[in-house]
Amino acid sequence: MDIVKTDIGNNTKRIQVLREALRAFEATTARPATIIATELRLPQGVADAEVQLDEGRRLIVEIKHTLKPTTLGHALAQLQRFGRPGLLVTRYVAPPMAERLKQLDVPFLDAAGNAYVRTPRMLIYVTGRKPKQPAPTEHTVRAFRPTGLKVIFAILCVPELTEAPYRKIAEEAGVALGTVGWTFYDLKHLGYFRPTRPKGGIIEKRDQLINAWVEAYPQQLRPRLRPRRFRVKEVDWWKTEDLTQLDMWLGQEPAAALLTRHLRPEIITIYGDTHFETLARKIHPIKDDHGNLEVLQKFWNFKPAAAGVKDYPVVPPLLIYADLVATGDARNLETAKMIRERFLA
DNA sequence: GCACCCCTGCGTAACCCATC
DNA sequence: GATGGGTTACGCAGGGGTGC
Repeated sequence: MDIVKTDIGNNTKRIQVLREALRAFEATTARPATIIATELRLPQGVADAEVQLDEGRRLIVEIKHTLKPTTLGHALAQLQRFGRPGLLVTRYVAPPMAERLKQLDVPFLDAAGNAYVRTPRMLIYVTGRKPKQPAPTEHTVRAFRPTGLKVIFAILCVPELTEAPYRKIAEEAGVALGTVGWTFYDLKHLGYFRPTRPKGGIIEKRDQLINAWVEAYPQQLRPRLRPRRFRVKEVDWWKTEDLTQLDMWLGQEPAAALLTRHLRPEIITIYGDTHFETLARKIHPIKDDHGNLEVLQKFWNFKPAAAGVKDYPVVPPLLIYADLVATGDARNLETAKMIRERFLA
């Protein structure tokens, strides 16, 4: 493995994963792998690295410490934003995940030697190799635990809150006062928040903070929102029901459809279940784990900005984006990209 | 398989500090 | 001194691990 140019900076751990994966690739396939550059600055953002496999064309690299079904969508969205051939690199890809990536035609390498790479010159698919050592248990900072994610969500959606008293933030985010202090402590240490005066400050590296939130949300917070699925016979019921009165907010596909006109929603996602019984009396939902209606608890207390949609209560674009990306569906990823460019840039 | 124990996450509320 | 706001100790709940 040759390294042509490198600017590792504070990205050491990720580069270490990349090096291990390239070494494993060389050992498994007896083909050369070269790091061309790390932290590559492109018009669309900063790519983790650029590599060349078997002297073929160069690939933009997205490095993920861990790759799970819930984070796959986000990883793909990250990779696709550069509009160039990409490569996912991670510590370990289990066989089911490897099969899924192959089906999606997403090239990947892991540190155990598993790989899927397809070019005009070669096709490599290695799966079933075990990781050399079990993944160490990772300590998740409190900011990226469920309640911390609520605080981050609040300040990303309502940036003025970074100037507000902790009690106000706690109220708007729906968390205890103590949680706010811990969250800001973590955000400061991670470089996402810079105090500019004794009380208050500004969000730094907003793009990266959004990425971190989008990655953590489906793992940490979403499962705690009591997601439930139902089947509803009528398709467009959500267009006529007055959801605002029921404190219900459209998310994911219907929200994306209203914002972009790029999607026909198949699953209607709703945040806010306190008045679900009232709605149920009208639309007669039947419990079904694969149904076309998903209901989750609402986890914020602030009033989301309208985001250009009249007459419909729609969750903040950040949540729409996170939910779409978590599905990993190609069409949803395309729509997510549009939402990010239009509403989160 | 069950019961118990321990650890972690999180909310509550008391306490402390700064400002007016 | 009153009030507003941040910090932190403490206790509860739930989940995971361990022993029987």
